[in-house]
This record gives sequence, structure tokens and C-alpha cells, in this order.
Amino acid sequence: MKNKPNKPNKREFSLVEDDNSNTTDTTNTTNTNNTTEKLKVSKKTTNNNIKPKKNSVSNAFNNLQTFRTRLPIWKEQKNLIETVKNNETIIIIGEMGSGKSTQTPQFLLEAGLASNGSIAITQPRRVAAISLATRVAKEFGSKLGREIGYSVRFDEMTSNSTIIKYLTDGMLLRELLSDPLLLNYSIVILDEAHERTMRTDILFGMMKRAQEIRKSKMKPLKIIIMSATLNSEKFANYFNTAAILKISGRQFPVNIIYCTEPKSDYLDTAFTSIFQIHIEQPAGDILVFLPGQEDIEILEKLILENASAIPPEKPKIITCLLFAALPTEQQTKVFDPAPPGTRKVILSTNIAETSITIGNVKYVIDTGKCKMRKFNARIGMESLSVENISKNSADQRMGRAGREGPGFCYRLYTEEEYTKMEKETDPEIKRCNIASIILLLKALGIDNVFEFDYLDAPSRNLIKRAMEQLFILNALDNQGKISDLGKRMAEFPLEPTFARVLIASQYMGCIKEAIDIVSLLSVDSIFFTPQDQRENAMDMKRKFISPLGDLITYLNVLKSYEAHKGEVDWCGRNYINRRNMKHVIKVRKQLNQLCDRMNMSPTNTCGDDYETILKCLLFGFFRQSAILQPDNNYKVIVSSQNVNIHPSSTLFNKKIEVVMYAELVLTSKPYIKNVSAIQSNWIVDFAPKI
DNA sequence: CTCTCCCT
Repeated sequence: MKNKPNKPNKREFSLVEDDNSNTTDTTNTTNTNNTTEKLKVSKKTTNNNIKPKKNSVSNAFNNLQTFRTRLPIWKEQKNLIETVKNNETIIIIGEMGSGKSTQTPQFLLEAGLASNGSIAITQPRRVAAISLATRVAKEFGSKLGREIGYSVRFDEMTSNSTIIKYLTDGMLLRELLSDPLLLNYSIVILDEAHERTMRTDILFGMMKRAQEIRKSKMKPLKIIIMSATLNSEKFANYFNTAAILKISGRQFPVNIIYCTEPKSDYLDTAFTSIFQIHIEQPAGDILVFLPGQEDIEILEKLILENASAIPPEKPKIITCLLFAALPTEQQTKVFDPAPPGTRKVILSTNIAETSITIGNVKYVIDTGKCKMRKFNARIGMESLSVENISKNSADQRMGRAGREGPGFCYRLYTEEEYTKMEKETDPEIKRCNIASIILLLKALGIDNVFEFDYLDAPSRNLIKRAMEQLFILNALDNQGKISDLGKRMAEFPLEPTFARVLIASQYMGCIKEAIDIVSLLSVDSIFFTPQDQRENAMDMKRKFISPLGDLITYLNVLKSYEAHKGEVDWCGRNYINRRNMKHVIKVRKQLNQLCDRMNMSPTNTCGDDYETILKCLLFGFFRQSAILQPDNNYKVIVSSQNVNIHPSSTLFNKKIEVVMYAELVLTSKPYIKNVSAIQSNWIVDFAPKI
């Protein structure tokens, strides 16, 4: 649904309030951070009441224009326009602060290059799309949603007059379903291409294809690939003829300090580095990159236990934790400036590498580690393990110290170890389960998914495994062609298994419950339990628990959440992650609308007939069932793989005979999550497919 | 006895 451009602030009413207070909303994207500083200055002048308001508004506008002319990309304006006029595909390499994401579409628009369709510019993250559009609308001097708009899931600000549209890569992918050649656009810009999300990787191929087809139809499509760092040769070769443009950035120098010898314990090394910097180096906050929540919590404990060792004349240390599962209120604490006489130490996951930008960071400590999801196509199991980061990632982390002034980056590895790192992180498409991507390609008419023109092709095994999964779900026929069912599945913004469950729910008569559960499974967790409050959290959780397991428990939570209108206090008391519950509600609303359009009544319900609901879920998860062994472990029925019920599950240690699970990930052990109690004879109906 | 991150 499109918001009317003349009322850009009016949002659709929903049960929960708008999450504009989200951490990420207060942050800035890579390319707009410097500009926001300037914005604040000009805002101060507009608050001056002596001047008439109109003048101060235009002053602010003039300041914006002056600022634009000082961006590094401004000098390249003519060159850029000429290059785009003379080439079909252009690669722009612009460092942080170059202004490429905000200025490029404006330059092209002003040069009249968008006369045959608008300009789309994609971002890997929602907040980036929204904040860039907001910024550019201001620079353009028009209301957001009119000439300059954005489109992200659950939120669209566009109108018939929109000529520059910022969107998430996922949104542009969905647009392909109804407009495979993207005829709405004359120029498509794929920004942050170096991140190589599964979605941009598919867009590369689809764009290249659209460009070729449109050339013959005399409706040319310009493609612009933008990125901070990029293997530009590889991209240029892929797009046959591509012009390459390099633009300098606005980054302060960062001094890199390597370890002189390899360290075995990065937590211990991080700990000593923090204290060393704190004692010896001048003011400035410290940002530490760690692989995950557990390490973050251990390190915080270590710091607090040793805080008394700091000489009394030195500032005190305050710690801030930062990871995605942390409730919003705690995440936003990283933006509070450290009180006088203190130094802030931020202990963060990868989230601070790209998604959240924190001011006043002068020192970065890089453990060189991150957690990465990988998919083993041979055994069909995902894993999440601590890995060494790539050079690209290390440099990105380093850059976080040089945003506001010269900084320091302490790498907790040797220079030799750095040179041995992979140049860039493997693209997602080579290491994740690509079933949903393959289904999308099939739905887009790409029948031979092995021969699709990938920038980096996934292994044959990975594609085969995805097709097998889709075949088993009846999304593909035995020729590998997409079925009518598969086409319907592709319409849903869901993993194929979840889409299969939704479609089955019409037949089972529990559409409402299926939508609820699929929505609830669309977030990492609806609970949040701080380390030190586990017992209390368990007590509060007990009243929701169903003996049938996690999914029915989640349904109970959802009912209770709605009965309490999603109140902050109620969520806090019950250890419910409110941000994630709000997301659940939004997903549910979207699925309700989608089902309505597909003649599946979202009010169709089976009430409390949980057996029907769980049987319906088996349509997606029938291969994901496991049976209790004499040693109290479980064995996956179809693969004989040994698995364990994750300790966060309500069925942990409950010794249920047969269970169905929504997720299997190898971490410290192979863990199954989101587990339900089922009867073995329910699975028999699916036997031919097993 | 436990959960990198993002997207439709």
C-alpha cells in the first residue's frame, strides 16, 4: 500500500506502536554520517526564532547544497554523467564518505538520464534505504515520498511522481516477479555490492539478463554497481563492458597495530588490550569486535571484575554490549556519550561492522573472528561456527576507528596472519541453503538454474540439494519444472518450507493458526533472557508452556501479548522481546493480506485443535522429525543424524518419543530448535516423499 | 545447558 505523499508522516495504524525508536533509526549509514553532522549544525540556525521561519528553512537548504558541493564525488559529477551516458554498465568504487549513495542518483536525474523510467537504488539494509531517501529528499527540496521515495518491507513511501527510489535488494527481487525486465526503471543502481548478499547476487544475473533483452527492444537499461571496495576487474568481466570509476572518500587515517606473535586466546588478549589502551592512551571510546553473545558477556564480566585495578587518577571504564538479540532499549545505550571521567568500551558482534555506526570511537580492537553460517550440501545441515574474518572485513572494522578523527586499530593477530586471510568473505550464495533463491529463479522463468549466469556460481551439489528440497515439497515436478504449487509458494515472502505449510493450511482448515506460527518463526526469538536472570525468566515463561512444545507455546505467548496490548511492562516482566513481537505482528498482517488476495481466508481457524495445527506443519517439516534414542539423544528419522534438543526449547529434557523441528543447526552440537511433540503415525501419510 | 547478521 502506498502512503499519500502529501502526508508523509502518517503511518498505518497497527496494534503496536511504530518502531521509529529503533536503534538503527538513530544511526546513519556509511555514506551519510558526515553529512548528518553538518545537518545538526544547520538545524541549530533554524531554531533561531528571530529570523522568519521561511528564511531559515531556505538557509538550511542552502547549507545542504553547499555541503553537497564539498563531497568528493562532486568534482566527478561531469565525468560520472559522461561515463553513464557512454556506457551500459558502470562500476563506481567510492570509499566511505564519498557521497556516492546520495549524489549519484541526483546527478543522473539532473542530467536528464531518467527520462524513460525512474532510478532504483538498492541497499542491503532497510534503515539504509530509509535514511538515504530521507536525506536525498531534503537535498532535493521535496517531501519524502514524492520525487524521492523508498520501498522496504512493511513500509513504502512512493507516489506516481517518484523518480529516485531507494529500496532493499529483497524488495527489488520481489518486484522482478511482476516485472521481470524492470521496465519501470531506466537505471538500476546496486549499492554495497561488495557485501554479496544472496539477493544482490541474484540481482546481478537478472539485471544482466534484463539489460540484454531490453537492448533488443530499444528500451535500454543502465546498470550501476557501487561499492566501497570491490574486485572491479571481476565485475567488469562479468558485465562484458563496464566502465570503472574511482572516487576518493573522507576517511581519517587509522594506525594499525598488529600482534608481534600469534595469540591463542582472543578473549584474554582483548582483555589486556582494553586495559592497556585505557591506561596508556588519550580519551576516545573503544570498540571491540567479538564473535558472539557469549564472548561478549564473558569479557564484560572480566572487565568489571578487574575495574578496581585501574589507578584512581585514571578515568573509569563503562561497558556497553551490542548484539542483535539485545532489546532495543539496551542497544540504544551505545549512543549515550560516556559521562565525564569515564571511557566507554563497546563489546560488539559484527552488527557494528555495517549496521550500527557509533560515534566517538577512536580505538578498534579486532579479534579477527566472526560467526558464520555455512550449509553442508552433502548432509543438508547448517552450521554456525567461529571463523577467521576476511581482509575486507578486517579493513571495514578498522575503518570504524577513523570516522570522526584519526584512530587506532589493534589487530589481535599478526601481520602475517592478516596476509593469509581470504581477500573477501565467500558470497552467501556459495555457502547458504539456496532453496528459496532457486524457487524464485524458477518462478522467474529461469528453468535451467545450473546454467544461470551467476557472478559466482553455487556448487552443483548446493543447487541439487536445493532442487531436491523443492521437489520433496512438491514445488518442482520430477522434471525439475516448477509446479503450480511451487508458483504459489514463490508468491509468499517465506522460506519454501513455511510457504508449503501455509498452502497446506487451507486444506487442513487452520489458515489463521498457520499464519500465526509462520509469523512467530520469522524472528530469531520471541524471548529475551539476560544471562543472570535465567531462573526468573523460566518461572515467568512457565505459564505459556504447552506440553506440545515450542510452537504451541509461541501461540500462547502471542495470544497473551495481544490481550495485554503489547505493553512494555508486560513484555519486560515476562522476558518477551518486544521488538521481535512487533515484527511478528507485521509479518502476520502482511501474510493475512497476501492470503486474502490468494483466496485463502485468514480467518479460517481450527480453534484449539492443536493436533490439526501440528499435522499441518508436517506438510513443510515432515522430513524434520526425530526419534528418541535409549541414550536420550534423538535421531533424525530420514537421515539417522544424531541431534540434540536445544536447551532453549520447552521440550529440552522432556524425553518426548517423536518430535518435529523447524530448524537444525550445528553449533557446539547439532541442535534442533522450535521443537514440537508429534505422533509417529502422523508422518506415515508423507511416507512416499520420505 | 544455548542463540553471527541481514532480507522478502
